[in-house]
Parts: sequence; C-alpha cells; structure tokens
Amino acid sequence: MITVWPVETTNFRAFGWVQDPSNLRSLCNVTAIFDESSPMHQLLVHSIIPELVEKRDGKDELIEVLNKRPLRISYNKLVGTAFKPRSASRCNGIVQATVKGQVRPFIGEWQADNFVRWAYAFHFIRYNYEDDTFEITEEGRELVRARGEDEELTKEETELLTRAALSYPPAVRILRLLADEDAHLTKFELGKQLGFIGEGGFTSLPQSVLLRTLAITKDPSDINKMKADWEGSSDKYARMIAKWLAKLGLVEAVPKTFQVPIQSEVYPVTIGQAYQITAKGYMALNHTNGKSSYKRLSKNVCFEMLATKAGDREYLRTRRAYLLKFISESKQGISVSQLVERLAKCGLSCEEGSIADDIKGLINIGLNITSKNNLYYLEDVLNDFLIPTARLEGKSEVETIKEQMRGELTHLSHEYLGLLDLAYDSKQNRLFELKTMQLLTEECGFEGLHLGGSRKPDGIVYTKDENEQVGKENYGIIIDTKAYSGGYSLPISQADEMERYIGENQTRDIRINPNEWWKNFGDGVTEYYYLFVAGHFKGKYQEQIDRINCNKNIKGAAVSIQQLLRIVNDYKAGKLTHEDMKLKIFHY
DNA sequence: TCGGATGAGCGTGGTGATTG
DNA sequence: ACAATCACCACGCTCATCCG
Repeated sequence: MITVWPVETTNFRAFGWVQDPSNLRSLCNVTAIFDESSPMHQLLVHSIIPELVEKRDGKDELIEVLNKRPLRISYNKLVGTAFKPRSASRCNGIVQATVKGQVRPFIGEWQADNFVRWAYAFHFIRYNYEDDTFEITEEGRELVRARGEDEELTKEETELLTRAALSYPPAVRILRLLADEDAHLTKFELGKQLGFIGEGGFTSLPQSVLLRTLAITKDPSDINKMKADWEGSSDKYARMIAKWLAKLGLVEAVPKTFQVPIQSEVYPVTIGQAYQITAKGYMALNHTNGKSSYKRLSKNVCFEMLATKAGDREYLRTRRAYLLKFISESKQGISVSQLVERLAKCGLSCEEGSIADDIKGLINIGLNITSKNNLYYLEDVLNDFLIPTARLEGKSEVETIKEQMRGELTHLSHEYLGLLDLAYDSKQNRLFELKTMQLLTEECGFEGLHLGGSRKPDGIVYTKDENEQVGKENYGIIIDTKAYSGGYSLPISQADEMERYIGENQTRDIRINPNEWWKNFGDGVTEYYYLFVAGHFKGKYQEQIDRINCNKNIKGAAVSIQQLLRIVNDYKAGKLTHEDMKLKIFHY
C-alpha cells in the first residue's frame, strides 16, 4: 500500500542509493546502534563515544540520545557534520564512531550517511518524517540477535542479509541482468542499466568510448588511473551492489577482456570489475521471482530513491511514486494515457513520453513491471511506503526542455537527454566529453575517438567510405566540448587553443607536438573542420569563430547540445547524410 | 584495487545592512 | 522608528570522481 501522507517538512533527504560502504559486519554494527541491549550499543555509550568525541563536538548529547527510551535517533546525531579541510575532521556522529575508517579511528560524515542509507534500504531501520529520526525494525532486531562470538558473519546473519538484499530492488536488478544467459558484465555495462539513466545522480561512463581511450593510452600510470578513477555514480552503485552480492555468494567477480579494434589494429583491454552470477545467485533470484516453492519476497521501495540529485528532484520523485502507486493498484493493467490522466488529477501534468521513460526507469531500479497490449502491470509486491506531500512546484526549465526533446528525439535513445544535464555541470566535463563522443561515433556513423590528456583536443571524428561511395570527400572534425553552468562564451584563450590544434593538424610536425594526436584521423580524410559543443553559447562567441575561420582558413562552428541532438536524430531518421550535416553545421 | 576520502556545487537559512 | 528586503556568508547535503 502506497500512502499519500501530508508532512510539514519540505526538506527531503536522499535515500535508497548507496555509494561507499560494503562491509557487511559494519552494517550489522550500525544496525546494532539502535538496539539498546546489543554489545555494540553498550560499547558506544561506555567507551567509544566518551573516548572518540570531544565535549565541544557534542559528546554528552550523543550519549544522551543513546540512553533515551524509546530509542529514536535523529539524522544529525547519527551522521554528524564535515570539517574543513576534511583532513582535520573530528568525530561528531554516532555512526561515524561505530565504523573504523581507513585513515582515522572513525569514518567521515558522508560515509556515515551512506551506512544509514544502507541500513534503511535494507529495512533494518525505519525513518520518521515528522522528526527526522530513525528507529530499529523487527528485521533489524533479528539481525542484531543473530550476531555470533567473533567478527565473521554467522549463517543466520548471512541469511538475513541475503533476504534484505533480495528485497532491495537495485540488487535484484543487478542479479537479473547477470542472470541472462552467459551474462558477464562490467560495472559500466551494469551501471548503464541501473537507475534513472541519463539523469543527474545516475551517471554511467560509455564503456565503448572508454575502451578505445584505454587502448590508445600508452603510459601505464595513466591507464591505472583511468581504470581506478573513471566511473560514474551508477557504475559505482553497481560496483558496490555487486560487491555485497559477491560477499553473500550470489555473484562472482571475474575480469573481462575486450578486443578493441582501432583503425587496422586490435588491442586487448581488460576491465577488472566484471561479474557473473553463481548457482546460489540463480536460486536466490528464483526466490525473489516467486518461481520456487518459497514465498515471494516483497520489495522495499522508498520515495527518495526515485530521484536523487537537486533540480526537479521532488517533482520527479512525486511523479514516479504516484506512477508506481497507480500501476500497483491496477491489477488488471493500466495504459499510459490513463496514467497521464490520473497524474493530472494529482496536479502533475506531463507528456506521455515522460511516462514511458519513467516506467523504463522504474524497471531499471529493479521493479518487475511488464506490459501486455499496451497495459502495464506490476509483478512485484511492494512493502508500504509514504509519498510525503509538501510543496509541489512545477517543472524547471531543464525538465521542460527535456520533455519537449523527448517528443523530438524519435530515433535516438532518450538516455542521451542526460547530455542536457551534463552540458551545464562543469564538474562532469569528462563525462560530457565521453558522452558526446559516444553520441557522434555510435549514433551518428562517424569514426572517431575521445582523446583526452594534455595537449590534445577532447576528441576527433571523421567520415569513412560512405562519402566516397557518393563521390564526396571524407572530412574530419576537431571537437572541443565545454560544460559550463551558465552557457559558454568561448573566451579568447580557448579559441586560441583551438587555433593551435588546427595549426598542428595542418603542419603535422612531430617536433611541434610529439603526441601526434592527428594520426587518429583516418587516411582518406582530405578536409577538416572544428566544432565547439556546449549547453548553449552566449556573448561574443561568434566573433571568435569568425576569427579562427579567418586566421586558419578553415570552417568551424559552435553548436548547442540541443541542436546536436536534433541533428543526430535526423541522421538516424535518415533525413540527413554526413554531407548534409557538414553543409548544415559549417556552411550555415 | 578496495573501501572509503575529498573538494566542490548548490541550496538554505541566519545575520547584519539597507531600503521604503 | 520599524518592518521588509537584500547582500553576504557559513553550513548542510550530495555528489562524482579520487586516492592511500
């Protein structure tokens, strides 16, 4: 039963997705905080907190809440706060004190937040909207009681943790993906199918582009860095969930090697974080699907997991929660148009395309939604959750643009709508580069590469063969992507940089740039262009473009991500050829 | 690599200053 | 004198890579 619940707060937290922790023993310990009879609780009250937390950081208050009955602990007391710089952090939260960190005897506030999320996602603790507190659930008490003498998990703990994992839809999602015949998937392959893909908070690196970048990178330390560091949030969620499942014996980590063809050579590239399901995993999955003689497990969903990042978070969460409510209540199935109608009655107007994408998203978070004759059915049993109704402001500009683009992108996967978020987030410039290159190479028939590294453009693409067949020249484009929050004005320094790349490509002298990035253009390419891609352009960008054109006798353009998406869509729809695109973009 | 660790963007709410 | 508004800033929340 999904209940609509009026609450005072307008400030909702992010629950349901867990980034950092993977130690199951620590999860048990965090749960034990909430059980006054547990050894962990006693230890916290009598030794850990008195020793670890200073008076000025709230030692007495933390002990006081632990001694209160009934035991309900507020988020603040559990998680504490961060210090600046973080290396000077002192312990000021109960969960911080409960887990040992890598460099300190306690963990940071962000890690503490994640442990709380984890315990909540597994339904070992419950959340009270009225006062922002948590308390233990019956499952939580069971888990605490199952504790054995030493650190190792007891059989009973493992069983309870497995049951909890199988009630957590994202974990089921990972298992389902791995349960396909012969599936052997990397964190990227899992990540791009997990959560509300293409939306802020659910980023995934395009593996195909990454593999090619890895293949052409020579320096081993660069390679290690890329392998260890380059991952999006969804990739990381997938990695962590797979890790939990591996520790529970449902999944096994097996590195996966790809043969990556570039021009005429093939390079082997291995991704270490890849997974396969085990026999035990298959059995567990049947358990959740209700196929076996076991009773089917019901799923824990919460309002907060339906969108995580700022922006239209509350709007999206509310829309998706209602969708889930309506589908779950329609045993005989419900159509998209009926859903639109029912949402409208709740004051949530939106297009049918958004509903279809939301349903895909709900499937991607691990819910078993099926469709037959254009009617949707929920095959899962959901545990109760609340839809807190507070402010219901309208959609923001970006969401409105996305909605409009959904209608326009008839031939292109809507996962690329995520580029609209990325284009305005400077923190994610690398993902914006990779994703843009993926758009051009995988969706738009160009050959090409993301280059990356210093003294190279962000990427290059070029045409091959196709143009020869119709008697046209092959052409190449030097690409520079710019993610800026308020639009991009193309400052002189950046224009100069592009001019330098154009010059390097014209002279092609190893003495001028020893990395010879231009070699990545194919052999038959005879004319060159350059392109800036950003969310949108502002200021005197056109003057800079004209200046480069004039200085280097070459044509270039600045194209917004919206325009680019439309162009790629038209290409896929067969309305534009590469030759048409060239004329449209560069000859205006 | 693993299992956190870190700096940062963004929003919010408090504070004192400024305005009507 | 006084309430309303504003500019500023510290702080909390939440990433998205980073890293010992």
